[in-house]
Amino acid sequence: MSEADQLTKELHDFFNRFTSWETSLIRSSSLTLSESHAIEILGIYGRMNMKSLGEKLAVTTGTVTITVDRLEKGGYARRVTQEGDRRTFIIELTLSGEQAFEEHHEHHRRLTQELMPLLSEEQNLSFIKILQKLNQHLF
Amino acid sequence: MSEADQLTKELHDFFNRFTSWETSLIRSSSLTLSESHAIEILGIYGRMNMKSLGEKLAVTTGTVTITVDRLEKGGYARRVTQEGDRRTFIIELTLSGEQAFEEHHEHHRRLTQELMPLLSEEQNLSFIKILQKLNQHLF
DNA sequence: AAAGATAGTTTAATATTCAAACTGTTTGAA
DNA sequence: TTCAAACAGTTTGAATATTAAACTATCTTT
Repeated sequence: MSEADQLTKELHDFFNRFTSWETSLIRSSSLTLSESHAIEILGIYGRMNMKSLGEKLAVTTGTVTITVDRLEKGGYARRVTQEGDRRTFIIELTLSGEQAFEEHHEHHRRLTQELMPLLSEEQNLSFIKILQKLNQHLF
Repeated sequence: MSEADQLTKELHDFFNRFTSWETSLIRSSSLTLSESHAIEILGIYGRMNMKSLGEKLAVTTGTVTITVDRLEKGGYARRVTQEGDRRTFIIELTLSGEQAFEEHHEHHRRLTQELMPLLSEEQNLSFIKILQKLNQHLF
């Protein structure tokens, strides 16, 4: 098997395992999948308008409207009107939303703490560098 | 920021970008998200029973029933009865299902081909080793 | 100003999901 | 050996999630 094929396989496998882990985690919380995904995106990348949020979530703006309605109703996020362009809102997390994000993030921290001992010190540093590079230049 | 925090951040970011990419890819195909995920799992890990498929997909067996009904109706998979335990089925991809998986996998191959030039030869090898280790021991 | 583009919402239909009740099968303990 | 418990999968009823397409309101361009 070529190097490229090996990487494809391992990446695909890693992604599936991670998805399964993440989905189980969210389902065990009080938030729904779509609420949680939106909170994650807003937590990682910060406030953004409906359209950008839809792009990050890979859903249509119609879906975003419903998701954000739900988040507002639950007190996790708010629509903030913009000076200059009255068509757009900026969506931002409330304190409650930030807390939900932090709680979720804590599970990710714990996962990292399980992962790191599996690798050598050198590999951990290498892993960070690789991911930084890919996140910067891809997607 | 600690090494662990950096890794958490980059992993989380990578996962979100990958999810967004993957979701867009599936939505542009003729399969639905749940059908495609099931085909992916069966393609990567091979034939398995309903329960295992549910665990991999992180959904209940009730949901798996519906998903597999849909796959059978579309001709992508089949339930095979087992000797020895008449309660269980083994779900396997049909030729058509294998083709759908292959087509999807081709996109992953192309992604890998975009990724690899971003890293040094050494980093690519290291990345494969790291992912192998994590996939073997985690999740 | 009018026409076209853009951001977000609404609508109607379909897909996805769960929990809980259910059917049929296997296992294991008395 | 038998029957209660455990197990694999299905069904049901209700809630969520999603899209495409039509729509409203607001910019932008000509």
